[in-house]
Amino acid sequence: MNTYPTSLKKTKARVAVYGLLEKENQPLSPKEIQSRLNDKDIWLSTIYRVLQQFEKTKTIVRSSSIDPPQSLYELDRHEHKHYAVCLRCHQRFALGDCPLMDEVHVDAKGFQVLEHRVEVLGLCAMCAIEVRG
Amino acid sequence: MNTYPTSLKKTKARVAVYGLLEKENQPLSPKEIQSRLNDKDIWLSTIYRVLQQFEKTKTIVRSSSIDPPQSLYELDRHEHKHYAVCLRCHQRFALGDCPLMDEVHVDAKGFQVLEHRVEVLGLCAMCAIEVRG
DNA sequence: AAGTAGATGCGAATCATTCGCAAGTGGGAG
DNA sequence: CTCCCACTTGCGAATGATTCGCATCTACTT
Repeated sequence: MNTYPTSLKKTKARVAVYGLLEKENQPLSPKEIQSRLNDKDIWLSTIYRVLQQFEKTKTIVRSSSIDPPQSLYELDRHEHKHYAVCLRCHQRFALGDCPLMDEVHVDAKGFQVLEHRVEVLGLCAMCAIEVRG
Repeated sequence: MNTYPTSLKKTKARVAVYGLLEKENQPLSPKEIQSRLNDKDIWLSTIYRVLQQFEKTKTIVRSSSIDPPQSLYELDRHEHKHYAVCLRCHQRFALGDCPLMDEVHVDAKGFQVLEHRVEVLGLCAMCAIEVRG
């Protein structure tokens, strides 16, 4: 399972961010994280630094959203999750399985594949109706 | 094949950007585009606007890179391309085929899949050696 | 309990991207 | 070929995400 990284001191900000990501089971932006920790002494720049370190220790994983352009973070549950994003309302839905083939063929000899990111874009049921209307 | 969109006036900036993307066969950031058009009268904000319109008319496609965080654009050759990115030197290598399975299963009834983005991350041959050393 | 390497509060700096507006121009109407 | 005007662009300011700098603070070791 997932635990707090042993190499990092347990400070107020880190424990708070870790606890939140543990409770929430979805990717959050640094700003969302800040507003959900309603502790106004935890500065946004601190949250960015905490997230950087958690990312480095492989405690969390980062994904990106194009619109709005920002990074999103969630606990690394080693579940290899990907999301479908609604282009209209920006809600995110987990994919049942990783849709990638087992073999990925890169046009470059010796390229060592370490990870991958997949993002499916489309319209959620609700927005599909509204767009049509 | 791909042509200049008929709905847009042929202006200096648009023709220049289009010509560049036609010549270059790789995703470029707005800044890279500007520096390769060595015409200092074409402002960055104009390039952004031109790219937005080309995107809207489906002349180009946008992808995103997490590190550095920015959007990249290339002519839409209807080839459905994806890239492998070296985490160390940030070079990009095209994938031979789309590595996605035919069916993507989204955990949300009625989600209408329109497109997808895939990014493979790892180390290119060169950097894999350097990291080891 | 004290010392110190590493964290944080705080705000300024940086970088990508967008916006506002006045001046300029492509291309259809005549 | 010229006029006109909706659409573009030059230019720079504004915005929003992210990072940096530094003095102060604090978690952990001894």
